Amino acid sequence: MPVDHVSISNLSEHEGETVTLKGWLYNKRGGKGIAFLILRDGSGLAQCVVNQEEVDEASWTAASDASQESALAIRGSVRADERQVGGYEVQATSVELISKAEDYPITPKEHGVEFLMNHRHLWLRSRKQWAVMRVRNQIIYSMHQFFQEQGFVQMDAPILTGNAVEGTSTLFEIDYFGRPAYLTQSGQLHGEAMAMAMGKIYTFGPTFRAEKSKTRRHLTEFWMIEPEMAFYDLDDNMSMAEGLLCRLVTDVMSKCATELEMLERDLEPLKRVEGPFPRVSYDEAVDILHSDETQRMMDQRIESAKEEDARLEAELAENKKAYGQAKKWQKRKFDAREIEIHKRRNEIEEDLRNLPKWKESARTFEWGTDFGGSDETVITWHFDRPIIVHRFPHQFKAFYMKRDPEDDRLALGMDVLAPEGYGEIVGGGERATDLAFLEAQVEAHGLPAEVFDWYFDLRKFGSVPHSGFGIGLERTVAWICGLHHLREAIPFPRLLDRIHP
RNA sequence: UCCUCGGUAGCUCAAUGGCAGAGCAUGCGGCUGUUAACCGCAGGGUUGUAGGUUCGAAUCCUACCCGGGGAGCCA
Repeated sequence: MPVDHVSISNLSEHEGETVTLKGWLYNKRGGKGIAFLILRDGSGLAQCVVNQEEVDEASWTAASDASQESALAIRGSVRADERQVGGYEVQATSVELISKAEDYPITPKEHGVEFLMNHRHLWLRSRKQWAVMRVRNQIIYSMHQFFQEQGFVQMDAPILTGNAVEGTSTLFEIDYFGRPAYLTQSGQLHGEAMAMAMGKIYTFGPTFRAEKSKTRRHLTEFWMIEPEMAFYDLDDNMSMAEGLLCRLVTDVMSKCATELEMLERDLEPLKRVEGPFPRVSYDEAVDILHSDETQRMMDQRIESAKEEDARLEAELAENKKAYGQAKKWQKRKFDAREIEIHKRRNEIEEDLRNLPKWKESARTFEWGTDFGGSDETVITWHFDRPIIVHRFPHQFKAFYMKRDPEDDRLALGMDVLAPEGYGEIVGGGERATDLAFLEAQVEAHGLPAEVFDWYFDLRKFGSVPHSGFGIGLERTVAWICGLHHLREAIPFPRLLDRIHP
């Protein structure tokens, strides 16, 4: 632990003392004989005031020369100041320029997605990204706590696998000493083996999908947590997922209040995340899609989108009229607002293109098929908190799912759908226990039986009811943070056509 | 693979067939309490690439390249 400097996050413990801060220059303002250096050290931001008359010449030169993201060591006295970020300010007595930064590309102004993604290694230093990563960290920490407190053992499933588990999705193939191998798309089957050894386990690791999905809800590499519990049935499984999500949201709201504020996250939907989550069977979900209520809801959404568009158009025209006589700083505000309006109107335009299709898709939805992205979203619009959809037709579910003893057409699967359009963040179910059934399923799915020999052993030696689920870390982070896109929920996103930096 | 929107200064954008511009960033100057500080001056351009239409193209047409969003696909 370093003893020669303090963290900005700990400034409150040093009020009135003289301390040294080490970090990077976030932004600078100043006048003749005075400079305001906003220092960033990873734990927070702090304004350091450098008064030319109160520091030596070298310090003043260092403060004057320091450019954005230059590394600095600043010594000074700590005092409380409510106006400042973090509530404290440092009156500098000396400034040392550790390393001068040249032409930092990310300015404290607006940037486009492509530019920011190309500079992801630097973008991570920005306030919003800092907040997201802190929330991600809290979610990871809370997940471990949640499971560890209940006696789960964390175990790791292999990342390299010799076969495509479910046969359906596209995997990344690699050369494994001359043989084909694949990057895992799920640790679930190995998780079952580990649960039979330890009772309750969870895996925490990266997962890979080679699908050519180019949407805000997909990454090619993402992190998934997969608990697997022996002697847990579908209901137990749903309660476990519900308990986990409630814990995550509660912890983030209490421990990351500052971060959520920086992200301008609307807290109302998060406050409503309390058990019990509505349990909606697939049959009920289909009824919801077919309902008149859904049709009315879609019409209403189309109407309100049109109204909002008209409002924005009017505002745009009004701003244009006022623009001529506006002061310079007002003009800048108008410019910023204009960009915002354009962006929002593009979104609305897209909604207006999509909503009628979604409405039609809901009305004509056929029992026995899987929900499309829009169907999921439409279903969640009927509720004010996450919902659990369960008991799906087995056709589109994995071979290892247990059948519903009360209706053989159904598999005991469950998905948790997050509200606010975030969709599926958890997927899982109760696993089949009968060896003969599993062998038949493997054959019916056209999968090679020989690679499942070890999996079948789990049913030969003390087969028990068990279930589990997978929760996508980035989707959870994106939902809780209210992010527009999964790419901001992971430090270095891997997307179709993007593997750098 | 398909649909859709876009590519103009380092960055964000404007210029709707007629002189390529603004703000930010950078450099210099001014200002002793700034909060995306402010004020003044300066440098900065193969308008994604190739071709075509036109007296004249950032703007229209064709092809290609790159990116955003969506569909398909996807525990």
